[in-house]
Formats: sequence, structure tokens, C-alpha cells
Amino acid sequence: MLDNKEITIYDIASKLNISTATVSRALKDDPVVSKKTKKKVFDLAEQMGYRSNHFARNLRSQRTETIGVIVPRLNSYFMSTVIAGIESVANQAGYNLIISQSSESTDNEKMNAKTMFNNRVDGLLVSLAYDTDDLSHFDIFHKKNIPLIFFDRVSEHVHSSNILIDNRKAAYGVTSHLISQGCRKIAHITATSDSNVYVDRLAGYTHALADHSIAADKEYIIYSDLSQEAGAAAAQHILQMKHRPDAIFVANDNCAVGCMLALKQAGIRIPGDIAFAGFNNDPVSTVVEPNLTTINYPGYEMGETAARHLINHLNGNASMHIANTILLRSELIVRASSEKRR
Amino acid sequence: MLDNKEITIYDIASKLNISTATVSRALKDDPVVSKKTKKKVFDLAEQMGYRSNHFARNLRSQRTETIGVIVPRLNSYFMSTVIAGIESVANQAGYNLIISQSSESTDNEKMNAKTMFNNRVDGLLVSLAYDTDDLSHFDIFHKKNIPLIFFDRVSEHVHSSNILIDNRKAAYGVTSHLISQGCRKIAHITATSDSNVYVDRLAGYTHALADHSIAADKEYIIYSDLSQEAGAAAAQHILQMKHRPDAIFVANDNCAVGCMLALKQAGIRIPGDIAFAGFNNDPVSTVVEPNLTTINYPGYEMGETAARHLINHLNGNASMHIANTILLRSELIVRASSEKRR
DNA sequence: TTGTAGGCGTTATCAT
DNA sequence: ATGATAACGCCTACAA
Repeated sequence: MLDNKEITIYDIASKLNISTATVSRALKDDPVVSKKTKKKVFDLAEQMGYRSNHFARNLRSQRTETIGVIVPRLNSYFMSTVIAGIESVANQAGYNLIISQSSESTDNEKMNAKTMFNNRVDGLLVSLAYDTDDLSHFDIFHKKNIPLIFFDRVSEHVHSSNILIDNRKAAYGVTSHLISQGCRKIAHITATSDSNVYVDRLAGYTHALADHSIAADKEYIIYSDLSQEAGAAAAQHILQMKHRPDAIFVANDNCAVGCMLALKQAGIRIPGDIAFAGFNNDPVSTVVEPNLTTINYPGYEMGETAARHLINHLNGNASMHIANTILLRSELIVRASSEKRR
Repeated sequence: MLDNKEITIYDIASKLNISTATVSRALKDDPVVSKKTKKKVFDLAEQMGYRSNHFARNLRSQRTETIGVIVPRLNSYFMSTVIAGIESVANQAGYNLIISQSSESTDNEKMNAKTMFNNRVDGLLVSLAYDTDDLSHFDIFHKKNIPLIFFDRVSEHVHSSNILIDNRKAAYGVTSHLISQGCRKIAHITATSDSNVYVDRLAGYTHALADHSIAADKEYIIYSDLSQEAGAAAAQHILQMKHRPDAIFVANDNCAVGCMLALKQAGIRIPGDIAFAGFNNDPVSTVVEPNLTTINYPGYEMGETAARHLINHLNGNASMHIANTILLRSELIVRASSEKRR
């Protein structure tokens, strides 16, 4: 038995012989309505299976209670963790999430942004695609005063906040750690991307070398797409180098693992011949043998922070302009892959 | 400079001295409108920065172009892959996604369902929480004729479709494979859950043993929460068993990996002493050594199928009642962890 | 081919 | 404490 007829406040009002205005007020617990009336309204609404119509409400109130999320990929450990964090905060605060992925394509990102805009999200959380440099597709949000927060893959945009970790510092720490283990010929595998994430990690690596008076060698900077397969390919390249590195710092764990496995297969001992460090603290880092030294990247917390920051702003509880950039703490986790001395 | 004033079809109509009806029709490319008028409308709309108001439209049309998704957890490899699949199809078809996680709690699931209902999703895709057995919180959807599709963690509900793999058959295949490798004392690590997923895998395991005239031993069925830590704990249990198994089939890869690592640490050789098989084809399965034999679970495809199925139904292109259950193909991937003979 | 006008369900403003 | 009523922006009979 289907009852497709939706109950509206008119139905409740007419049954109770009161006005829709009173019903509307009662339903939102307006203190101006008498307790008696409220109870009658609540009970009847419950009994008739009333549900409020968000669209009518949004149409009136010009708010949607919806947050848009655009990420490069949904199916990575890191990103799904971030999204779990966002969801938990948003859900608690009564906000809905609409989520889309750019698949690392700036064109998709533009379309996604437009969709979000047309859906009139109250605010937007974005992690940029690999090679997005022009941010003009986000201008419309600023024009309509819709708050925009970038996380992880961020970009300097005058009117938006950024939430990220200090990639430079983290990479500096990793590299220094490798140096402290006696390594001098340290390679770095990074992405062919201008994203802050990889640029900053490279900068941290470079600075650490310089601070320890180790000459930088261009040959030791290897560009890839950071996939596990790319790690294996990088391994082949490394095997053929004249001056093999004695340590490799990879910009993410997945790629590090691919590289490690391939080198091991070729008879290289880790960390004996080559020490290893990754980035992210992905689950694979505790599965690969030896376990991978890495940076713990607090994805869940980043999601929570981004969502909370945005919602606070929407509620007028905090000004987004004050905290233009929020840096989350990250930490070095030393595991066997880099312990040459113990 | 902010312009918060929204452009409506009224603005366009009055500027062009035509009616809103014509503008509305032109905007949706109604063939009844003259090309000339259409062009004028399009151009002006573009120029004025018009965007249609979904809420007004939804309020009229009683549709939302939104699909709700409820999953137990967002941050697992499998689930994020499924969601990526859903997103790609939904986005292509012009549907939005609103996503929430039950965190394996039936209470959360109920709240999520209610939220989805109040948001008037056009349809709902659900993977059930660990211990949901009563499905009455989904009755409201059926009452309003809102299509509901379960995937992976499903349940027999008269009015909904299920999309899953044949867990029983897959588990039967895994177990038979282990038997073919010469194993006779095969343990199974599963979840303390009545979910079809684990019940069916257990059934497949049991049947395979029976079909090969191997006596089932209750001691060989180990219950856990299937986390990596639980795998390690199971390993301790196994080490203390009088009659140690010579093979272990674990209901997911994560837990299998945790168990393998702990056993290896204790000096057990894999597959020599104990062969291993998991389930899901999670990335860790190709990182652990030896690589883990597993079942390839087509998560992305499952997401695509679920979304496509739902959208077809919403568009009236296919009846959901015809295909009440859709089984996706899964396949055994044999890797070193189970190859006793080669 | 275009226009008129009513209604989708809610909320805010003004009265009472 | 409650009611009447006008928006919110769009769509679609029906009329012209």
C-alpha cells in the first residue's frame, strides 16, 4: 500500500483548526507558541508522517545546509580518511555533503565546481587536481560570498583558507633523519606536479641536504606519478644508476612500497644497501618488510578541521579571515626501513 | 565586489520583454521556442550570470536528482572504491550524491536513513551496518515508492534489489583451492556478524570441506572483528592450538595480513607451514610477503552497477522488479601465499 | 510561437 | 499567542 501524498503543514493546520504559521512555528520549537499547541502539532505531525520539505524551506531561506566537497580521487586511503572526518563533523552539525571527484583533471574540477555552485552549496571544501594552477573557476564562489576552503592540495587564493600540514618541515625531518642514519646519497622520488604538496616536500629535502653540507645532485631527483607501478619503474632506473643512492625518500608510501619491492627482488638489502622513507602513514607502510619509515599525515583530523572551520564560519561563530592558514601537526614515524644503526 | 543578487528568469524575461514561461522553455531547450528567442535567452542568461534555482525546480517537480548513499565506513579501500564507482555514474547522469556513514552502528544507520528521507532523495543505495537485522527503518522509502538498493552487505527485503557477489561460491573456490594444494586442516577467520557476507563465506568454506570429505572442526572457525589487529590476535590463538591448521582462509585481506605478519614473526613459514588466503584483493595483498591469494572483489564495478541500476529505474528505463538480485563476477587470484606445490 | 496565472510548501512580516 | 498573506523561483496547463 503506497501513500504518495505528502503531508504538509496545511494538512496539519486544517486538522487542528489553526493557521499554517502557527504550525510552522510550533514545528521549529518557537518559544512564542504555547506548549499545548506545540504538543498537539508535534503529535499530529508524527502521527500523519509529516516531513518538512527542504526545498520549500531552502527556497525561502536561501540556505541549503549543504557542503560541497571536491577531491582529486575518492579511492585512496588518505582521501577516504579525510572524507570520513568531514562526514562525521558535517553530519553532527546537520549539514549534508555532496561529494565529487575531479579524477585529477582540471576540466572535471571546473565542471564539479559549477555543479556545486548550481546546487547552491553553503560552502565548499576542495583539494585540487594534480595540475590545476588557474583557480578562476572558483571565483564565482567568492562573488557570491560562498566560503571556500582548500585542504592538502591547496593554492594561494586571496579569499579562501588553507588547511594543510607543513610539508616542507616534514620532508626536512625525514631527510635529516636519513642523514642521521649515515646516508649521504639521498634520492627523492616526487611527482611531476606544481602542487604545493610536492614542491614543499622537495624544498624540505633540498634544505636538509644543504643544511648538512651535502651537495644536491639533480640526478637524485626522480619524477613519477607516484603510483605503486611508478615505484617499480623508478627502481629499475635506480638499479642502472652509476652512483646508486644509499637512501630514498619517496613522496608517498604507495610509491615507496612499489620501489622497495622491486629493489628487494633485485637483491638490494633494505635498509642495508638503501634506506627508505615514505610519506602518509598509509596502511601498507606497516605491511611491507621492512616496515616503512614515514610521516603520519592526520587525514581524519584534517577532514574534521576543515568541516568544523567551514561550519563555524557559516554560523558566524568565527571569522575565516582571521585564520587564513591552518597547519596540522604531522610527525615522523621511524621504522625499520631506515634504521641503519641500532 | 560582491553581487549577491541572484538572477532569475524574471530578470531575463523583463529585459527581453518576453514572458517567464518562454524563458523557462528556452532554457530547457524546448523545441517549441523559436531559435531566435532561444539564442537571445541563452546569451543574456550567460551574460547576466543566471543559474537556475534547484529548490524552486525541485519544489515544483517533486524530484531532487539526488541519490543517497549509506555505508558502514567510508575509509576502507573497498568502500572508497565502490563510492568512486557510484560517483562516476551518478555525476555523468546529472545526479548528486549525498553520502553518510553508519560507523557500523544500526542507530546511526536509522538516523542516516531518516536524514536521507527528509532530504527527499530520489533513490537510496545502502550497504548495511555490521549487525543490522531489523530493516524497518527503510520501510518509509517503500511507502513513498522510493527505490532502494542494497549492495555488498545486503538483506532480503521484499521491495528492494540486491547487488553483490556470490560470496558462497567465491569462498567455496578459495577453500577448494587450498585443498588442492594439499591442505586438510583449514581454519577460517570470520566476523561476529549475521551479515550475508560472512555467513555466505562461511557456508562456502563449510561446503567445500564437506564436498572433499574433510571433517569440519568447530575449533577451526575463529571469530573476530576482521581488523589487522584482530588478525594478529588470531595468530596468537593459532600458535597455541594443539592441532595447528595447515591453511587459513580469512574473510578479508586486512585481517589476513595482520595474521600472516604475526605468524611470520613467530617463525611460521608461509605457505610452507600454513598456507593463506584472504578476500577482497586489497592493495596490501600484493605488498605482504608472500603475496596473498585472494578473491578479486570488483568494488568500482559494483558502485557503477548499483548507481546505473538505480538511475535506470528512476528514468523508467528498466524495471527494478525484474532483476531482483544482481550478482557480479568475482575471481580467485592465486598468489604465493597458498602455493604449496609448484 | 508566446503569454497568463496558479501552485509547489515554507517562512517572515504585519496584524490582531 | 495566533492568523492572514505575501513572497521564494520555477514550471505547466490553458489560453491566445
